[in-house]
Amino acid sequence: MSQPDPIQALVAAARRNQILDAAVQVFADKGFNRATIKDVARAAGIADGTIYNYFENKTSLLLGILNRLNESDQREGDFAQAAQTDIRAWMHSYIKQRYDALEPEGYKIFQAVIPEILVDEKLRSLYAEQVINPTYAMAEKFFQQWMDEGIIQQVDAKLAVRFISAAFVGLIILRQLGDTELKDRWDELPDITTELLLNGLMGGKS
Amino acid sequence: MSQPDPIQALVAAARRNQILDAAVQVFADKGFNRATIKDVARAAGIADGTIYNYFENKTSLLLGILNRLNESDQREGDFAQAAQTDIRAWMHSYIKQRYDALEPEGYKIFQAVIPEILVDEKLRSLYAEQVINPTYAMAEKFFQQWMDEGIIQQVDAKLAVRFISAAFVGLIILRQLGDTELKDRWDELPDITTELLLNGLMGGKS
Amino acid sequence: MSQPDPIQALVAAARRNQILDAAVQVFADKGFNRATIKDVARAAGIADGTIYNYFENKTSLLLGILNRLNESDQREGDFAQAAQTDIRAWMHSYIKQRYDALEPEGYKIFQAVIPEILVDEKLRSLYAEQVINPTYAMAEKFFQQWMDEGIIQQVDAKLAVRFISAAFVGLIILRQLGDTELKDRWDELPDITTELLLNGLMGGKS
Amino acid sequence: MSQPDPIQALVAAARRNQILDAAVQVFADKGFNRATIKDVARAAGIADGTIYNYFENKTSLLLGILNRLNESDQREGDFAQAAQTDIRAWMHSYIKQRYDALEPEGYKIFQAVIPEILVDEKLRSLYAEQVINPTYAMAEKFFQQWMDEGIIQQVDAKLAVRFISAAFVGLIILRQLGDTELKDRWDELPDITTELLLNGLMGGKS
DNA sequence: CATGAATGAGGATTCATTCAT
DNA sequence: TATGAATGAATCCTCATTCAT
Repeated sequence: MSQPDPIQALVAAARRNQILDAAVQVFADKGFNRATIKDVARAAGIADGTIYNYFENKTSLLLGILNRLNESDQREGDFAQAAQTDIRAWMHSYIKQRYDALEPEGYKIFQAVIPEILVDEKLRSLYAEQVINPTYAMAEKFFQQWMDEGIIQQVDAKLAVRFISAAFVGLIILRQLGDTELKDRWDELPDITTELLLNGLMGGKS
Repeated sequence: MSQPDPIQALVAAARRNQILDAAVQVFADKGFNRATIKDVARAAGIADGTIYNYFENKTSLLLGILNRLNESDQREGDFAQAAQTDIRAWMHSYIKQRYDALEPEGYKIFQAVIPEILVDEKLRSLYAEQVINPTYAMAEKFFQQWMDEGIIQQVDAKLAVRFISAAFVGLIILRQLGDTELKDRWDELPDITTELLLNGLMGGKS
Repeated sequence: MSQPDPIQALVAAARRNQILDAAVQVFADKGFNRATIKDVARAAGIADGTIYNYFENKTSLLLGILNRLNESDQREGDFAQAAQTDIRAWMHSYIKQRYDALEPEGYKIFQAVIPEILVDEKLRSLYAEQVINPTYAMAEKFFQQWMDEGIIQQVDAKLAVRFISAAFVGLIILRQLGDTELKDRWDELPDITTELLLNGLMGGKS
Repeated sequence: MSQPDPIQALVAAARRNQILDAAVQVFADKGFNRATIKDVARAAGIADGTIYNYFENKTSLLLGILNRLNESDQREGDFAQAAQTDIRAWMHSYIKQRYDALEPEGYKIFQAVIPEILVDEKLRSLYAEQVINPTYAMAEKFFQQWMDEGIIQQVDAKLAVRFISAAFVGLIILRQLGDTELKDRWDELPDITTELLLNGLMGGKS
């Protein structure tokens, strides 16, 4: 009957994205639970029922957001470019890139998704597989390389990676929790984050 | 009619705590939204309606949890004890104390409360006032002192404090997100956290 | 907490019956599917939600109707009284009793329940267990006895019982389907049914 | 523009039948209410919307099924063939024919249609007109003839006809309700039905 | 104060039907 | 005619909250 029609597929994909965009906005705004399907539909400019032509249920919208996030991450996952340049310069640029990648949608997505992930087992494991574990794996590889080259001291790579990730996640959360200091001075964070991560508080002082 | 009866007050306070204890368990288990008042009531061994004699509505339970958390923090806010000892020893013991303070209920509370805070403006400001800002203020004071004494390098105290808090928050969240590495090796974290915070990745290497 | 309170139990049972009564009326009137919970609630003079304090879901209302039907049947299951009297008199009175038992609610219940039973596996097996099989078992026993006594000819008891039941069920259905002849002359049916069942069309003619 | 095009008409009729066939299958399987237009369309291998080119709405599918049933009945309505042969032989063959006519689709149609007929006034009257009344009329005529010829005893023809129809309908329903005895021994029914109808339970015994 | 049955607003989801292509 | 995406009314069910006992 219906052969895989590439035009249809494009239209469908566009509609999916339209819905996911709306979902991100609405979820970020009101939180997953307070947000209604009607809210999302209105934000997307479509009827309630249409959403169910593209997503099985409300939770699938979150899955869709996560998956899309992951895909776009993958695409720009070119940050391998320069592990050999000056580590300070590299880390600064990498951190900046990560922060920028979140601008401006990312924070909303984050806020939309995190609370539900904390609570929903299925989402949790998906998020772990799709987002967290790949990041860990990649980062651990770099760490090992730097340690081998003597650029950084010997630390437990797994825990160090988690510590750094945690700092990121935590900063975003504290910001979302309304910390005005963080919001106002957000663009200073790459600097100070790099400094603290590399030199710690003691900065080479014995 | 009813003079302030100290006995009554004690009983009432006990009942409040009984309810809050149940709420923590239930919210941590199922998440704030999925948890029902009936769940909490059952966990507390009382009737649904009784809860409304002590709390205005469901959200107030979260407020109550936060407030109680804060009160208990204050009580054990004795960590000023030794800003003058070796900073490394102090930080290690402080960090450990913080982690221990969360055991085992704290994590549950955290998980119960964070998602809703991220989403509810009123809770957010309360949490900021009650928990975050006091911590910041205190920590900044110490930082300033250490910087003045030349123990740590000159950094922006406000952002540094936030960075450190973020690392804490982030570690807890990553753990709650199901990171088995973090869960299994949780008691190694005070060590490595101290090390990284003080010395950074480069550990005194130029 | 709550000991089995007999008063409460009575009130609850009354409420259950109130709801089931309403359900019978509404289902018979509009059919199970067209009838809404709101319809039933209104007919019962209560709020929608209250129904769910007594029944798990809409289908459970049907189960409840069936079960109640069965219980009341059991209670008046005293038709064993006289297998020894004249079989013709007995059958006539029994058939009449059966018809009367359906008056006036029974037909409605029947109409409310049958369509859904035909379609729902779970209801079907419940109905088989609760209503049909016990009837079969009892009737077969009588048949056997009559055959042993030579009162009726040797026939396959199982199939004969089903034939007779079928005639009952069929008459009710044809009546519900709007057959005015049947409706108008309904009280002549015990006579003719008895006659046909006992003597057949040929009435003793070779 | 469009003259009555016989080719078109044939195609259209074929499409109608294709849809009705699918509808019978689906309705029998899931019941009229649980079955969706999409189900029917898929079973027919066409799109949802196409159905509405041939039927006004979902209920019309049932009407269509009924009408077609009636037409086919009429066509094979050749059972007048032999009212003069031995009544016992005739009835046996007639009953058998009736049962066979239902094999295997008929039962499904029956199950698909009955529940909705019981509930929908419009369907009910259509069914009465199309299916029941013609059958009654024809059967009554035969009865009268047999009675006139003294082959069967004097009974009320109208009620006797209804009794016999009821037995048929009831047997089918009991079978559909899951009676395994009936299902397994279905082909014994013409025998015993004939026997019971003609001779009754007493089989010529005074 | 404690109880828990009753309430009814609210929301996710379904699906018959329409209509632009 | 055929398609199937879009529509949105309809409905089951949940659950925070109330209140008579």
